[in-house]
This record gives sequence, structure tokens and C-alpha cells, in this order.
Amino acid sequence: MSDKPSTDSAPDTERAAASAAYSPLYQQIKGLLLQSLDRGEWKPGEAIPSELELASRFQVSQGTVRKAIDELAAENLLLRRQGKGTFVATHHEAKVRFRFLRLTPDDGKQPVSGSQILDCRRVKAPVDIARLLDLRAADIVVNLRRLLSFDQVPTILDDIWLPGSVFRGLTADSLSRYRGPLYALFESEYGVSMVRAEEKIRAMAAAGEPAQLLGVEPGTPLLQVERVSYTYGDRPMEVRRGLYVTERFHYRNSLN
Amino acid sequence: MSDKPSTDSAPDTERAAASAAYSPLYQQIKGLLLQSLDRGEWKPGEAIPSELELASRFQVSQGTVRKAIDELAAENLLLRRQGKGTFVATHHEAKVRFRFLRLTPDDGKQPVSGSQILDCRRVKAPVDIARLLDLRAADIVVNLRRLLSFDQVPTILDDIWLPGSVFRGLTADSLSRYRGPLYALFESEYGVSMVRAEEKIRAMAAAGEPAQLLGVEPGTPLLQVERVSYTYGDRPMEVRRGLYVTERFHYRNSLN
DNA sequence: CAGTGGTCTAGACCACGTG
DNA sequence: ACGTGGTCTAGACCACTGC
Repeated sequence: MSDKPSTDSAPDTERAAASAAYSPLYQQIKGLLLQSLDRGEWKPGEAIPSELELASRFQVSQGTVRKAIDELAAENLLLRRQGKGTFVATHHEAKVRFRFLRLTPDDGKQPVSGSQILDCRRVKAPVDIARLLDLRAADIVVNLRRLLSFDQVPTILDDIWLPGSVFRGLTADSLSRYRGPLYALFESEYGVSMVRAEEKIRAMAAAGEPAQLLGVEPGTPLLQVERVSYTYGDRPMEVRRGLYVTERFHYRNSLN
Repeated sequence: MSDKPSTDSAPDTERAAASAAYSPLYQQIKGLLLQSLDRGEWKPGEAIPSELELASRFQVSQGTVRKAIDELAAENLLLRRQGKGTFVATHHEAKVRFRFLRLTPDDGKQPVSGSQILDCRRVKAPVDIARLLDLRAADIVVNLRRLLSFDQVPTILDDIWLPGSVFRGLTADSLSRYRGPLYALFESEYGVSMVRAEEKIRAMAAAGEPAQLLGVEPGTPLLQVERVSYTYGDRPMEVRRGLYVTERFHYRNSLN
């Protein structure tokens, strides 16, 4: 069923017009797959159709589908499992639970983590948040504050902003009852898959309230991590400002 | 010319023995290419032989060579340029000069950068450095300190450790005369290509001497970035401890 | 055993860079 | 016009998973 992407056998005029916007077949297929993912045709954790099936659906060769899937897998949107199929990435699953959390214990031992919701309100978007989330200043956002502890030690204080129109019904209560990563909740309850994020990191002295919540002296150096998370189509869906205590933890990063 | 990697047409016994250590042909080719890079058969910035030439040399199809090169390109060891060839990655070239430097101006304007060598000595390796560099405690290392300024403002204080046996003849003098990224110098003068690095980041208060050199008050929160850089074959070749002033700059990172 | 993704091949044609 | 990497195809066989 459906639209075979146009590539060859086009008259010269069309060819010429298209040449500026030339895009390889597999990129077009990739785009179609992205649309299906965005549309929710295949849910996180589910298998997508096999390569042969997609090839016949799009009327291209298996190799072309494969290359499209290869790129999506490289971007961690899909997950290939030999002999089983190709699956939509999800924030459930122990293996990738901390996909976006780069704070790591110095001694390498996995800590016991706990989350405490401090606050959850709906407010008019501050200008800087509105800009980052592509909203108008009048729009409503959910502002969420929470404290993460590792081995009972308060370590991360997060200030989170979400578009209110998408995250209806998100309350401190529903959050407190929930166990697990926020991004997994966003997926199953609000259909929002976080796919990519950008972080800006700086060093900052702990002010009074954060210091108290994190149990450190005012003036203690902390990491300030500002994260913007994106769904399919590079649409920003979350702003998160975190303060990290780096006494027994560090932020790890790989450069290639 | 030379060794075709063994894959097919092997008797059953050998086949079975190899099955535990089964490795796809293109991975074997990738290994051979890596050896050639490590051996310096193709220097940074130079083109490697064309895909067809490599295919005939290794007695495999072009597609297999292509897949090997694809992976090396994805790891930034090689650089493909359509119509021209495939090139060995280099730290010369304006485009990738700051490949490993994640500190970015808040306002996005490229600053004018300057480097000042503070110190360059050869000493016995401290235990922690020796461990990180896979050296014995008795081995000699080069210890290098420098101050980076952006738009004349002191911003990064680096404490750098290099294996002395590799970096012979590296002196404060030769460094002061050199303009450009250190990694480019390492490449052309010492044949060491840095290919990958791991960083550990924490927040830390500026102590007396660093504070003075960076022109900030003692106690000012700084980013402390510990980097270990690796050459081909994942051999550690540099430890770098940097202190970053994040007044007008931030450390940027992308999460996938 | 059947179905999935993974590897490997051979060949055709396209886009790009350089003479 | 030629050589490079880039795309696309068709088909064979392999390795892994689950019934």
C-alpha cells in the first residue's frame, strides 16, 4: 500500500527542478519511517515491520530499507535485534534507563536511586523557557521540581519545564505514585518520546535554597546542567535545569 | 597485494574452531586498515587508496571494503569526500581544530584564542598518571602546563601529562614557537594521532594559584575536566586536567 | 523449521571534483 | 572524459531466535 517515492523516470524539467532538492531514496524512506514513528504507528518497545515487508510496502529493495533503518538505529531511534526484528527505542528497559543521565559514581558501583517531587505547578511560560520550547509567552507550561538521591544522598536538584498543552493532567500526585524514569512516564502516559538532547554545563556556587535541599554549604561548587530535550522532528519538549553535587559523582563524556 | 583474510572455503573442522571467534569479513578488513593507519602507511591528511584498489588488494568486493571504511568514517578516523577520495583524519584543518574542545562562548561568536606555555618538565610519573597512561611508576612523563585565553581573557588552565618515551625533545621552547592546536603538533612532530577521548567533569572551587593565573577570586566555581586521550588501538597517550572558567563560556554536549 | 536481521557479492548508474 | 565515492538493486548465504 501507498506512495512510492519518486526518483527516476522523471521528465527532464522535473528532474532539473528536483535536482536542487535531490535526496537519495533511502533518505526519503527514512523520512517516511520517521513520520510513522512520530504518528505513533509503531509504539516504543514494539517491533516495526520486517525489512522485506517495508521494502514491498515502499516498492524499493531491501537494501534501501536497510540503509534507512541503519541510520535510524545509529541515532538510537530504532534498535535492531538479530533474529527477532527491529524495535522502537524506549526509555523503559533497564539497559537504557539512564541513557540521558551522564552523572556517574566515582567508584563505579551502581547506587540506589530515589526521587522526591518537591513541586508541580502550571504557570505562564517565562520568556527564556518559552523561547527554548518554541512557545508564545502567554502559553502555559508545567513547572516541576524534584530531588534525586543516590544511596540516600541528595545529589541532583532538577527544575523541569514542559509544554502545558501536551502534558495535561500531570500533577505532583500522579508523579509521586510513579516509580521509574520520567522519560518512560512521558512515553506511556503522554505519547512523547524523547529522542535527543542538548546540554550546556557550567560551574556555579550553591545558593541558599538549593544548598539546603542538597544538604551542602552555601557557596559549594555545583554543576549546572541545562538540558533541552527533543522528540521526533526536532521539536523541543522539555527544558531541564539541574544542579549536580559532584562530591562522589562526576559527569562523564566521550569525545570522538 | 597480500593476505586475503580467511573466511570461506575452510574445511569443517577449521570452520567449527573459528566459529567461536567468528568475525565478519568487513571487520577483518577494518582491522587491517587500522593496522595500516597505526603503522603510518597513510599519514594524517593524506588520501588512502580507492575502494576498488583496496578491494583488489584484499581480494574482497568493493562493498565489503566500503562497509569497513563506513565504520572508520563513523568513528572519525577517516573522512570521505565524494569525487576526491577517503582521507586520514587530522587535527590540522580549521574545520576540526576544536574537535575535542567543548567549551563554547555563550554568545556564539568565535573568540580569538591564545596559548601561553607556563611550564614544561620531565618527571617521574605520579602513580595516578602512570596508571591512566599504562606506564610503570618509574617511567618518565612530560608535564606541561599552559593557559588558554579567549579574547584575551584567561579561561582554561591545563595540566598535561604525556609519556616521555614517545614525546622526546618536547620543550617549553619548541612549544612556545608553535602556533596551533597541540594535537596537530603531536601528529606532525611525534606521529601520535589522538582519535578518541574520555572526560570526567566536576565542579570545583578555584584554589590560590589557579585562581591567580585565571584572574578569578579564590573560591570561584570552576569546571574541572579530566581527559584521557587515546590513539589507534585504544592506547592512552595523554592525560589532561583542565580548569575552565564558565563566566562567559559553557561546556556543550549532545545526548543521543 | 521458518522468519528475522547480518554479511557478501556483482553490477549498474548517479553526483562530484578535476583535468 | 575520467576517477572518486554515493546510491540502488537482486540474489545468495549465514547467524540468531523461537516455535
